[in-house]
Amino acid sequence: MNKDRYLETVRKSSLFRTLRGESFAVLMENGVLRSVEEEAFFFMQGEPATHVYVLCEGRARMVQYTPNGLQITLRLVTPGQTFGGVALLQPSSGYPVTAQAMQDCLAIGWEARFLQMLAEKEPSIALNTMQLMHHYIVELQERQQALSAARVEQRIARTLLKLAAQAGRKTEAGILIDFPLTRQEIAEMCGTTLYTVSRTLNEWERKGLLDIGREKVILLQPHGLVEIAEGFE
Amino acid sequence: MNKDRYLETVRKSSLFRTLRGESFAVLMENGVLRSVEEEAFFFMQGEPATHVYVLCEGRARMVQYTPNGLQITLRLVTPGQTFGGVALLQPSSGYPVTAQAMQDCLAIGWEARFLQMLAEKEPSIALNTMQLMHHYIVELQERQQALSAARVEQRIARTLLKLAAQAGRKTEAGILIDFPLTRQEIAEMCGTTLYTVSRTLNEWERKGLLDIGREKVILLQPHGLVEIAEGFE
DNA sequence: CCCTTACTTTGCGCTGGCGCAAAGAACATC
DNA sequence: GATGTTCTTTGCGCCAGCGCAAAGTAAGGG
Repeated sequence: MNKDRYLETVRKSSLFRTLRGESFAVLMENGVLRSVEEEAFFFMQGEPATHVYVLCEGRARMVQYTPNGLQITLRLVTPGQTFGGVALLQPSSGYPVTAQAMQDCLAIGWEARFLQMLAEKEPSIALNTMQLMHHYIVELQERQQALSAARVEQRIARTLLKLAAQAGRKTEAGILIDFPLTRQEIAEMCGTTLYTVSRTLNEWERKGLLDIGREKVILLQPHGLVEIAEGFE
Repeated sequence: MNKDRYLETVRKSSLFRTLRGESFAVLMENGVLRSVEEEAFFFMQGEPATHVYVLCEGRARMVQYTPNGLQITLRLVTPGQTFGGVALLQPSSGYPVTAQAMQDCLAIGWEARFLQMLAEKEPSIALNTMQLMHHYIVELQERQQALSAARVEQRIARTLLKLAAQAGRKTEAGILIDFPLTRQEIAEMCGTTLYTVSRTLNEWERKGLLDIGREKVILLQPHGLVEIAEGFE
């Protein structure tokens, strides 16, 4: 398995897209390919934050475990996206979340110390990091708003729309969320239970908004979902 | 009203605490004192993000308005804290939240362009910004976890504890949350309603955990609240 | 092709929390 | 101290969503 297969993935990643020539070569040189199989972890909440990763293959999720043992999925990571970015900032403090592979995953990782060195020569890395953080903050704020103000129905609709935007593939029928996804997993993303998700999705299928199956969701009428998500219902 | 009264506040602020000598003088020179009275706004969600502020006097809150007209208080700002920091990052994009004075406020503001210039000479500003964002992200993640996993009771307890940590003053009786705070405002911080807050606080007063009054909360047994917050109940 | 395993659906009862309405309490103003 | 305003409390009815339990369905392995 050769990490150079993923040159393009790294070059386009939001963290490193500004690197050129020499710097980029040094970057690739120092990256370490890491493969993590389904259900396994890149790192766990609380572990010392040593590495930053760019995902190359598969699908990972950033998850938090609550005191009562519930899981909250904070975000999904798709190929080309960065995770573990905190390592750059506060290597001392542990990772604030757990990174778990939802499918077999391949990622390239760099040591925080190396990236800090590189960032001194290439200030754009710091800038990119800030932009990433900024995006993430806005996203978290949106979700916080959703969680405290919106009903479950709306939250599920938003989650599906976000998933479709992030990992949707157009088919003749509609937008397929392009990876296996259980009701349980959807529930963990929007703070509800698998029962409620199941009931809601079935209701929407009856209305013709969706086509659902085992670990499969196809959006037939995205616009209808948007209306639900916004609360115009 | 002279902004130099607040030299120390700015010098200790998390955004500028690393500035010394000349740079600090230039900073103070370029800051503009702005006073905003209770209930009024420093800026509104969506407005172009032009200024970054350090709060000097009073108490402000960062709030989001939902489509249905509900308000979500994302965080409180106390003297010495920075707000509007997004302006540094994406001046083009609007403020993602509204900054409203909860009491009469005084703050010093700087133009984003000026700070960007300054940051080129003083890279520590960029670093400090990242640290601030990092803190904020961790806080948002905690709150997201709370909102999606914890019951209202737990969320209220956490909110009180956070408030006490941020603005608590020890008195002979217990920890007083040192500014007027309505049930409504508490509700907006933890995603519930003023009715539920009222009922819950009264119950806790009966149990001897709190001493409450009009716009007043004193924690008598913080440890008891911690237990509730953690769900050991 | 059968058997196991993992995922999904659905009925059912229950309750936490919402939110109206109305009364009560603290404060401000004159 | 009278009046209006703002904040708080509480009774009451209601329902969204939870979560158990049990049956149904698809996938995978040998």
